[in-house]
Amino acid sequence: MTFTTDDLSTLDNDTHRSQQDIRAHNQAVILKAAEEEFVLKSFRGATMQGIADRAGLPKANVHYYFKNKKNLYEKVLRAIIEEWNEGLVTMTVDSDPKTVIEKFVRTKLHQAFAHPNRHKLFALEVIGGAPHLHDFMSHTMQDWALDKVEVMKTWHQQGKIGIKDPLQLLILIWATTQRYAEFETEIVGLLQKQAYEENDEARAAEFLIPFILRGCGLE
Amino acid sequence: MTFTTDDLSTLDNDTHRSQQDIRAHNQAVILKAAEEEFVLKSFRGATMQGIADRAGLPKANVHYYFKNKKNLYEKVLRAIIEEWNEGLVTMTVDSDPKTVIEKFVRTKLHQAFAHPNRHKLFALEVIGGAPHLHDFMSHTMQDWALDKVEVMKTWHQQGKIGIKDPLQLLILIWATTQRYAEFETEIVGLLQKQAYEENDEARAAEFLIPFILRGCGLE
DNA sequence: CTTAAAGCTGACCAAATGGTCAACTACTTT
DNA sequence: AAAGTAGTTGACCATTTGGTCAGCTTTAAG
Repeated sequence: MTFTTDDLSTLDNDTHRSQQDIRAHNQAVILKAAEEEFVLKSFRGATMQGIADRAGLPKANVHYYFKNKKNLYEKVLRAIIEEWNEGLVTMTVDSDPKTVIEKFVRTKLHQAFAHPNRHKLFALEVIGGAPHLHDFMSHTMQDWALDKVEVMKTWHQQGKIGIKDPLQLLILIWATTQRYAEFETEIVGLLQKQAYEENDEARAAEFLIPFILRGCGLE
Repeated sequence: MTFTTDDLSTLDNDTHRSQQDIRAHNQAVILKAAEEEFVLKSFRGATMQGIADRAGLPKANVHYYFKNKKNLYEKVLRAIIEEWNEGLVTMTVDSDPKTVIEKFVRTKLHQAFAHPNRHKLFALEVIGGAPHLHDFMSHTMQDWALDKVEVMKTWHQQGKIGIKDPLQLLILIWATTQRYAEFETEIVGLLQKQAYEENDEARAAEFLIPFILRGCGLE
């Protein structure tokens, strides 16, 4: 992918634009529109017309950039996987558990608040049986997870952490951080707000990090 | 609702059945089929034909029992809300935090393993903005949650619990327990199994309960 | 046994929707 | 400036699908 969904505001009006810019810009606009539409309506419920409207383009123009709906959907998913890879924390038997776990939680939490739609889409996929993410789930993610589980088991043998079953801890950290993205609707309601505000990420971190460290028998 | 999705195996073959039995049985079979189809394909992706096939009935027969797709979907959602109400734990300022929290986690976890599809469907709804659950989310659930938050704040003032921000704790408990249902696909993969086995619920409980109690500064 | 009501279903229809295409405009290159 | 390439778009089509209905069979009531 040579384009990005960031910074859609550049070059969006009537000055002459190079074709490269047009391409990058339109693809980014369409991807963003598609992400929103897919989250709200799920794969089958999202319509190409709806995506086109959201992007402010005629439907045929969307098809000019993306062969078909499935292709567009997979391009959206790719951005999710790329973000996932950015959240990887180096963790070896020699690392300090407290430092690593804190950083891991903080990074994941930050991603959740920064890109809620991506997390929602990922969750939609997994709930529906992950038909489009099968390779990723059963290789990339699983290899990474099981490797980290081994590291944490060693930590436990070394008495550095009070967790016998680190896979469960990994599941817990993913669950608690991603939750703020996936269940945005519910949580915003419980916070009695219309949308997340500046400090909600910090408030979550302030609770989660000490809670998890305590749970691990650290600090 | 006078019918239930439990015990579909009664009366399912060729002996003469009363019309009442037929009604209850077919409605239950259809609801179960619909639940599966909606989880796998989401509202729009699920087809009445697909539900009919799964139920082993002609499509027109499904429409005989349920006016339309939306109506069927709402009936499925109702079962979810009913189950949610069963998970309510009594919690007052005089309760013992450790006992209450442990029971709450255990109940929620058990529901997650017992009815994963319902939790998945609930999650699908919330992720998509909860269009069909708006009343439930902004009244029933929110009232209950905010009431419990007040109780837990009192606990904190009384020095019975080390949690300043109990709303976050509630979110964490929901996230960690429901996760085993919603992300079944992922977790089963990480466990390197084809499906959950007998002891997986116990394994999760054995990790989660002490972890959460420790996080709360209890035990 | 007769009549009424409930349950069942193949065939059908209208609307929604993914995708195509030919004709057009705008940019780029030589 | 001419030719070529990329971008744009309204109109159109084939398929899918929710929903209807008339006529049928089975159960219940009198």
